[in-house]
Amino acid sequence: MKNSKKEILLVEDDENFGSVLQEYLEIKGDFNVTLCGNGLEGLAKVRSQDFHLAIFDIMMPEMDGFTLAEEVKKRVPNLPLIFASAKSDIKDKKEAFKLGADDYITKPFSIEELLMRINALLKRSAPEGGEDIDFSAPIKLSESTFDYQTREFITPKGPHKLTSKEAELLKMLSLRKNQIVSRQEALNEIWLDDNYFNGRSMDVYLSKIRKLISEDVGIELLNVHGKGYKLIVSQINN
Amino acid sequence: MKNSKKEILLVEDDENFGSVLQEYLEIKGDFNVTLCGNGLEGLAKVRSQDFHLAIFDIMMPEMDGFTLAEEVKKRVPNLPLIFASAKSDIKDKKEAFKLGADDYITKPFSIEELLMRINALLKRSAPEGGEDIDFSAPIKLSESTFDYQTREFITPKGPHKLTSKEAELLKMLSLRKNQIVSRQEALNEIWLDDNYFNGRSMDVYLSKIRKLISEDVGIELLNVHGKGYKLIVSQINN
DNA sequence: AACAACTGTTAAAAAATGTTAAACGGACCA
DNA sequence: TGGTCCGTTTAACATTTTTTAACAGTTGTT
Repeated sequence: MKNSKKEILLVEDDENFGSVLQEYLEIKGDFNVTLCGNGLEGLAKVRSQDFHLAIFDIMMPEMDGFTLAEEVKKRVPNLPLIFASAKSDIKDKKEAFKLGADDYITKPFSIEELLMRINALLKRSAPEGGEDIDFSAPIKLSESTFDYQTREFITPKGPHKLTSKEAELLKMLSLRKNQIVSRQEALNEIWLDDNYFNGRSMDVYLSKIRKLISEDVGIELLNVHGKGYKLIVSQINN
Repeated sequence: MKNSKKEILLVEDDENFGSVLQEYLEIKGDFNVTLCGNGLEGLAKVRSQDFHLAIFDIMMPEMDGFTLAEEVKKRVPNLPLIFASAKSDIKDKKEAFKLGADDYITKPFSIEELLMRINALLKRSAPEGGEDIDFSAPIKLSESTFDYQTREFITPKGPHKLTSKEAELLKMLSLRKNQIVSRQEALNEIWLDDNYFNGRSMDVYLSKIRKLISEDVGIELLNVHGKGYKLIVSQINN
């Protein structure tokens, strides 16, 4: 799901530090962070779930960060990887990069800096082979058709050209139809900043989208107070 | 192209340090390193040559690393970029990453570490998404044919001769069909300067191109407000 | 009920883009 | 030298896209 939050695996044995990090990254970075207290746990997680990025501490009980990285790389060879460690030794850094690390940050570090490094790295990490819903082809929503590529939305009453913002927003809502999309997420993804004014701007677009989809009784945009929006698309027999 | 050395641009005002770095990277890293003593020189180099990665010092006479990065990004938006600076301030790091940096390394640093970071970064920023198109032969866009060499564009309705600006612009858009080409990039590449008037001139050409491609329903030139243009080419089965 | 925070809608303002025609300036040729 | 052709830029005006503002309505809380 390209439009849902990025999944980050954080393996850190200091519980306090770990959860502070987790919270910061979830709130400020808008990621989904899975926190594990040791390497074995981390490895198990990697086997059962897909992540967009991993952050490993080096010194840990059970299984150290290096061994963990080695095992993880066997499964997901180019998972973006950052080591965060108290060890500032060049030897450790060497080992880390040899294992395929993309970055190495030495404790104590500023959480803000870590966040910047995460974002820089995610920017570089191309979308791997397996993509999500294919927006290169038009998709069907109830009686209507939405072509993100050409930014065309065709209802039973006729075709409409969308502006880029309209198309982005509708794409995000369609990707997660019948699920909640939070205002924050949409703002961060489309407006790149979720301040008050962008929020109001988004409201205007939501209103426009409502007007559009009112041409198709099978689609409805619901607000979930304080949570976000849901695009309700009624099923029709294909 | 594939077997030639990677080109690195190093801009560093400390001459001694710069040349040590250069030598190390050329020998140990097997790169071709171009060393510049100040930002202006560096900027000139970027205009005249293609690089695979750039390393900028921040504090420099003439033009500091931040300003340099800003200018460089206008021309080559995703050139891999590392800042190497004596300033360890979080504010500087913030600024750096905001300007699109991929890494930030604080002096004094181990040259070995820099090399590892360079390699990690190059590993991530391999080939760009767009497939290579060979413009020495005519290329097919939907139902039409574009011959960059002879500057001929043949639609189902007939052939058209293009002027050089038209051809350059269409080439750039075709090269990255279905992707965004920013106004700045196009202006810097074709007009060599992205001022307001050149921008308006480009608008005139975009209009001409739209008129051209309107003869082929499978091609469309979309504007992405504030971002750039996308040439949408619908796939047809060959 | 009263209040605050949140949401919905519409219009106006601001910014960016689209289009057309005229002006400019170099190349070419008589 | 003067004229014409042609690619390009400049100018003028039209339209679209996005943001801001203003006001109305809703939801949840106390």
